[in-house]
Amino acid sequence: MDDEIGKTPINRIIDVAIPLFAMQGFAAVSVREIAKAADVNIALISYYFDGKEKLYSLILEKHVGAIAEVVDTISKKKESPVEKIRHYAESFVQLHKRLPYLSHLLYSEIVNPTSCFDTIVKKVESQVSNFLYDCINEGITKGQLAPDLEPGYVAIALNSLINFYFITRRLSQKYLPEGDRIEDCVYQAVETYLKGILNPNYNEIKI
Amino acid sequence: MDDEIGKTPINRIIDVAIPLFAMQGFAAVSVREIAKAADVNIALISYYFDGKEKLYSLILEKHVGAIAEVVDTISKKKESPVEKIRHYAESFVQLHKRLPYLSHLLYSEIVNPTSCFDTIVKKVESQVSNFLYDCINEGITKGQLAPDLEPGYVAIALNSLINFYFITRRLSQKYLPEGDRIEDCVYQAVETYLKGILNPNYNEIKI
DNA sequence: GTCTATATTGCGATAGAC
DNA sequence: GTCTATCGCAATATAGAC
Repeated sequence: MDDEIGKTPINRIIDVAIPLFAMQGFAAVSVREIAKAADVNIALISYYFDGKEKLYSLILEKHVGAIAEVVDTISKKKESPVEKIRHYAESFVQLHKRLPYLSHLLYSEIVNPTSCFDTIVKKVESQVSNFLYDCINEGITKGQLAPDLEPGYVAIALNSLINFYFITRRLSQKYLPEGDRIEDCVYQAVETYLKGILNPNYNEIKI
Repeated sequence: MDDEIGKTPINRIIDVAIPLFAMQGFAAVSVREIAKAADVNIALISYYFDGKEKLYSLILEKHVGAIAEVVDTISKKKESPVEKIRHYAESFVQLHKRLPYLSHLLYSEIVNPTSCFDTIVKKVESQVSNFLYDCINEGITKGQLAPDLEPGYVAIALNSLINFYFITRRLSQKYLPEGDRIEDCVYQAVETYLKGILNPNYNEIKI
């Protein structure tokens, strides 16, 4: 079931609503537009999801919830701080393959917050920030990272390098090499930045 | 003239519309909301600006046009590629002080494009990308940057580090040091990243 | 479960009074 | 230049037929 022709209306609605919300933002998308794209009657969106906002929050929650899971999993691993950061970048890229509109949905909310921001996004956002912040602090304490780093600044920079590619990809096409893979740009950016914050006096060892 | 109490309606409208459009996005802002915030009659927005979309495009154009000027100026300078990149980061921070909603307006359009994207944003965006791309290529050719860099990737990373702080600042407050200055985070991020792409065999000299 | 028809609200824009 | 009043439209949502 749920193949392209056999999808239930409820699945078709969700599937077309994700890219619409992600690419245009909540306010710019109408339920008429969603219903037309999903080839269902307008009334079904209220019937199944109890309105446009609930449909949106359902989609948003599902997407950002996946980030929360990833951060939760990595936090518990016995890895060095730098390995955790690499691990997070890798997991985020993998997540993007399963949820290609994740970064767009998330940054729609971050740039132009809706009423869902406080209830859905804030928690995950601070979870990610805390995770990175802790990794950096631990890295400094253990001598793996340079001692004079400002953890807040480094966390912002890492987050930017991990997310930015997904947001700007459609604009950057002509500057990217043939056969560009999503992974390469993100990993290279993170690796280059890490090179700049590693403690030069520390021989990196997995802890 | 144009002090807080003596402003003309036309200036009050622009001044309140900028943060509203920047923080909520074009679609989520109504002319009623703008009129109320500016304490002017709704009809004046159509009278002065010929409608909501024209008001928005006027504001957007003014903001992204400032980026175009900066890039244009730096492109003509006789500086080394790396100096140009640093110069661009500095100019962008200065620009932000004059136009605090610049990044938000720009990234509202990049994440959730409106009809103004093709007419106003696209040109500047590719101007910036070209500028960074050329700097990196020139840096590689002249041996100042590592020879195995992928210029497209590096351009994306640099752009992300320069813009991201302004977009996420309100979320990152509690992770930032006391007395945080806008400059510090951006400069440190760019400098750290540059450290990772400089040619290790090259003794950096201004050209 | 799905549809039509409609209720209701809010939108952007403007004609015309002042 | 500014305001009131209103037009026409599109929005979300829902009652009720099938």
